[in-house]
Formats: sequence, structure tokens, C-alpha cells
Amino acid sequence: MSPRHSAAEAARTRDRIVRAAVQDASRLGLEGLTLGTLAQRLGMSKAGLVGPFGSRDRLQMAALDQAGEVFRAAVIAPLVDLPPGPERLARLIDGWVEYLADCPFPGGCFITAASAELDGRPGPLRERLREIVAAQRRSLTEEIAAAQAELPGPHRPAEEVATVLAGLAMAANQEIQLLEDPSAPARARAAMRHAADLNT
Amino acid sequence: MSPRHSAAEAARTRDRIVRAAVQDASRLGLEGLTLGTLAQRLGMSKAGLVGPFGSRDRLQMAALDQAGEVFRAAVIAPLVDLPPGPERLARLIDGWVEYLADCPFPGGCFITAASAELDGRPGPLRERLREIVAAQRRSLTEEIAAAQAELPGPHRPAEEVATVLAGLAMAANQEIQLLEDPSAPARARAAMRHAADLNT
DNA sequence: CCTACCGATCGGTAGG
DNA sequence: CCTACCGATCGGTAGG
Repeated sequence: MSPRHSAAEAARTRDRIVRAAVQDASRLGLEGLTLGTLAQRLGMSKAGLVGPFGSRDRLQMAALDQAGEVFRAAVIAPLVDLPPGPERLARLIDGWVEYLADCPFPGGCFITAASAELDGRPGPLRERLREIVAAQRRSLTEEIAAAQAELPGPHRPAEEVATVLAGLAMAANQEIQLLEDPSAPARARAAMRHAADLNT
Repeated sequence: MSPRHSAAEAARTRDRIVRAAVQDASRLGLEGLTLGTLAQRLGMSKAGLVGPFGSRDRLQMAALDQAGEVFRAAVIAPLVDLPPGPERLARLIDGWVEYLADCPFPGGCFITAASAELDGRPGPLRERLREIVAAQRRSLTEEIAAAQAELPGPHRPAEEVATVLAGLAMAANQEIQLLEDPSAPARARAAMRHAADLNT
């Protein structure tokens, strides 16, 4: 009665493919992802990749979603037990810098790379990424506002502080990945804490 | 005695090609640049493109160098008559934000896009970009140190302020290009001035 | 999940 | 600068 390939097996295969796709796309970009190269890396045929996803476009989308989940798991999930406030924001900053310094993606922050790659390419991939980045920005702004509410004021607008923190993450990513500057993580952490008023 | 194609004509053709290559690469990335697409856009044959450059690799390198020059001409060159100090740094910030808000590249800041694309791709293109970015960072750090010397202290390390300004430029670029947020330029300008201690 | 194959496009060359 | 062409690789399909 058991089918030749169970649903669980199919899900595992799909997961293997999408994880390998994320690794490839991190180095070569989502447009650099090719079925031939990926199939070779996995010891599969191209048809074996197209099967579970239908097309390269859908595999790219699955890889983008998976990358968003990797970021969440590394930076956001560990905060789950802390209430909003200065300590939680400090932990967020520490986890973010650690994520950049010891990155789960071989080519550095996937979302930052995808943003630069896709911002000028209209289509579903760009729109999905826009939603992911906009949601991250909103939740970052909320974290900052919650911390400011417990800290002595006056404060800069939370949106402005969110832009500074997001920018510092991108600058640190460049310093780590392109410039290979070993002082980047410590400098980013100090600048992020300062921008968030956490050491005054 | 005059050759069928003068050196001046050859230089003009080369320049036309490299400018079109920068436009294409701004939208599609340096790896997305193809001889076929570029030839069609210019009404030329592929062989006509390869001639002046020798290979696609060398055309990519020429486009990267040209992009660095476009940035210099837009942001650095207008400062030539000002001595180092707070006013020159303020003008640099204004020019930088204006460059991002009304960008000479169709896909946003070329250097930022190239950084994300090339940081995981070893090779001459990556090394050239690394030199360009490192030189920009050094000159930015010098501008900041010169301004700090004329402003009441104490000051944060100039390297840290340079990281904040570079990061704010990347964040603003993302907000403009991907998020299409019309408040991005004003917020970036305020945050950059604040980071540089120019409005205290 | 495989092999075998499709038309299109890639970077590049030969010859003029 | 062109046309004509090269082998390689692209995403994807047919059939099993």
C-alpha cells in the first residue's frame, strides 16, 4: 500500500534541493542559479530538479523564501523569550552582528545581495523580496520604539534609527565580504549600540 | 593619408560601447551583461563589440571603471574648490544623497550593486572593485577627520563615522530602489548629518 | 527520478 | 566594422 515515493520522501528531496539552491544563489545570485550546475552538485538530473518545483522561477522563489527563514532562525528566533525593550534590542544587535560575522550564507547576507540584484528587475521575485524587506523594517522599527519608550529621552525618530541600523548591517556585510576587514564586526556593534542609545 | 578609422573615432566608439554597457550592467549586473543584448541595443554586431575590448571580461572591467568615474564626477568633483572641514563634509553628504535620489545609473548605485554581486566571486573584477571601495572609504574617513578637527569634541572614531555614512548610503539606496520610499532621501540626509555631528 | 532531446542563446573566432 | 559560424550551455519537455 505504501507508494514508491512517500510524501515525506518528496518533502525531503524538495528540501535538499532548495538548500543547495540557496547556497549556489548566495555566491552567484538568484539569476546565476542554473539547473545544470545545481543538478551536478546534487548528483541529480535537471529533470529531477524541475519535477518538484515546475520551473527555475519557482525554485528561485523557494530559495528566496528559505533565505528569509534562515535569517529569522538566526537573528529573530533567539529573542522569543524576551519582552520588548532595551535588553531585547541589544540582543537583537548582538545576534545580527554575529549573523554577519559568521554567516550561514557563503556569500554574505542573502537578503542584502538579493536586494541589490533584484531592485531593477521587475517581477514576482522582486515583489516577494520587497515584502520581506518591508516586513523586516517594520518589525525593526517596532523594536526600536519599544526600547526608546523605556529609555530617557529625547529620541530620534524610530524610522531614522531603523535606517541607521539597517545601513550599518549592510556596511558591515560589505566590510566583511568584500573588504575582508577583521575589525568590521566590533565596529558595527559599537556603532549600532550608539545609534540605538544603548550606551549613553 | 588619413586612416579609414581615426584614433579619435575608435575612442568614440569605445566610449559609446562602455556607456551602454554601464547602463545594461546597472540593471542586470556585470554578470548579466551579454554581448548579444548589448550589440542589439547599439545596432552593432557582437564582433564589433569584442573588437575594441578583446573579450567580455575586459568590457566588464571597463564598465566597472567607468562607473567609478561617474560616481566621482557626481559626488566628489563638485567639492574641488572647498577646503577640508565641516562645510565640505556637509556638501559631500548633500551631493551623495542627491546622487542616490536622482541616480545617474538606472538600477541605483552601481558600486553598491557590484559589491553585493562580486563579493563572493574571486577574480580580477572583484579585486578591482575592492580597490575602488577601499579608496573611497579611506578618502571618506579623511573628510570626516578633517571636519572633526574643526568641531568641538569629543568625537567618535572617524572610521566608525565612515562606516555609518557608507551604511546610510546603502540603506537609502535600498529604500529608494527596492522599497520606493519617497521619504528616504530626507531621512538619509538627516541621519548622515547627525552621524557627522554637523547639527549639534 | 532517469535518458535523450528541443530551440535559443552564450562568448568568441575566421575571414573579409 | 560585418556575416557566418563554432562548441557549450541555457531552461525545459517527452516518454518512461
